[in-house]
Amino acid sequence: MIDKQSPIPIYYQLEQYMKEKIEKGEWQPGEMIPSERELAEMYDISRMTVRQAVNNLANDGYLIRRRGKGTFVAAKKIEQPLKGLTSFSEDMRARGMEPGTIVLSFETVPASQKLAEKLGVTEGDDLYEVRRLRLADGLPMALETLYIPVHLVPGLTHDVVSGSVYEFIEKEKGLIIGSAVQTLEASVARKVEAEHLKMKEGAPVLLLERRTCLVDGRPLEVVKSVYRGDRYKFMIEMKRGGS
Amino acid sequence: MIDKQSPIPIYYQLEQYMKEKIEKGEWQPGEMIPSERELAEMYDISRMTVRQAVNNLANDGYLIRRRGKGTFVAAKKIEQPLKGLTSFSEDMRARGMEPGTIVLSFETVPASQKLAEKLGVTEGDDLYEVRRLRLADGLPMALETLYIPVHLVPGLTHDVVSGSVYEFIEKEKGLIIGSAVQTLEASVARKVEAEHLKMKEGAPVLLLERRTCLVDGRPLEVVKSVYRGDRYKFMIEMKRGGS
DNA sequence: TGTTTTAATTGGTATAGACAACTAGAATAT
DNA sequence: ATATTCTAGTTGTCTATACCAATTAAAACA
Repeated sequence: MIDKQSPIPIYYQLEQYMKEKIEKGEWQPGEMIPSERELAEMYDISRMTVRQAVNNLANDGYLIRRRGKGTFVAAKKIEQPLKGLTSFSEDMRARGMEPGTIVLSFETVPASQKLAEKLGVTEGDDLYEVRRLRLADGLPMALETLYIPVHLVPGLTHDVVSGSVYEFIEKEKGLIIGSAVQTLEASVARKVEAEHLKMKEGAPVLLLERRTCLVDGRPLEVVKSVYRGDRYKFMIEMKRGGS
Repeated sequence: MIDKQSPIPIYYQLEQYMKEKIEKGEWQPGEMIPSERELAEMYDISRMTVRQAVNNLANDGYLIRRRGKGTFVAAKKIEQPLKGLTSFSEDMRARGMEPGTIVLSFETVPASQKLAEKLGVTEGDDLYEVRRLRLADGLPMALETLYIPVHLVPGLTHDVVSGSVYEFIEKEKGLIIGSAVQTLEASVARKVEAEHLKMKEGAPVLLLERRTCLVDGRPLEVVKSVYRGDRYKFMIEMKRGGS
């Protein structure tokens, strides 16, 4: 299986070999793969070499590593490699600004009829409701309200929501985000929004609503954001492909 | 700079330190950073630890490694491609409404400095300027101003612009549209816009600017649109792919 | 003067080993 | 029964070393 004399690097041979196992379904999504030490012994190579192979596959989204538990096969990928899912923090940093967050509230609420429909739960089910003020270079940029079904991400804490929720969901929970539908519309700031965003009532704002789903299709969250119209421009790049 | 006693991993400390240098511009794009061996000696850490930091930044697109040459600061990131190139007509039909067009003006104007830059022509070059009121089910939806270099699409007529310009460009001229960059921002209607769109001055509007390029990369057109904030919602769908 | 060789420097691959942080279950004490 | 502690197994971090492969520039040579 592994040819040490080959000019092809060992880590790369192992990487391809494991990738094949995943793509052929020999290793099923969610299944734990042999531990690093096992793999190292199995092929009589160094554990660090194994790590290089595993790390590459983890970076590519094929595997998910969990300290103390093991390494697991990730859920299947979606065919079309279309990126563009960015968090507020990434977005701001890409614009050359330093992102910040102030958590305004964090509680559990019963799902309204509308939210239940969007999140694929039954009315009255528990949802986390997080309201955050997002800052850019210390100045208010957006007011954000986020809803996540409790049963999907149990253990969400005030600490977590003051940082990156996506990171928590992906790294700690091992859930993989697959797609999102986003709508943008223009509106004017209402009183509460104006107060938080430090702008005049009636000033233009950009309303953004995003519904994020996991790779298996289950809705994960609904985020409603109010961006300052004078400070925020939404940009997208489109390329014509097939279909 | 590096605190070996800190619970924060050394590679991570180094990673953040280097990232900061890049983001602050202390290390300029294209510049070569110290070699791995130099960094290792500089901070009295192992070269493998340096490699972990450098690799992470390289994977994130901050650095570019070149065997035998060195490691260099990457140019700034490019936006990710998204699908969704649609014309106003397609967009409206997809929403179940009948599109319509009223041509307000159609003339040839010299390129301003800003437009010339966006369209890759020299200041003063001839541009078509088309102003159209776009209707949905007979009601005003958007006010649109469109600029196209004359030399790219000679023979554009009033008749053509009262229909689909894209269709003319693709079918009659044989030019193929490849990509577009679009920005959206919230604003309020000014007097003339309010009059055409039949809304009150100061009502919310969505400003949309799109620059379209041909497959060979030449800029084709710049469109600036003002959409009624109460009637129009912009929607995009994003999917995450791998690698 | 032009060409080839050599040496030095760079990142790339690989090893062996050590300890830390974390997890889950087993063993133990209360 | 119920906590508590222990233990084995996992990934994470880090070191020190060695050699390979690509590149470049200086040195040697024709």
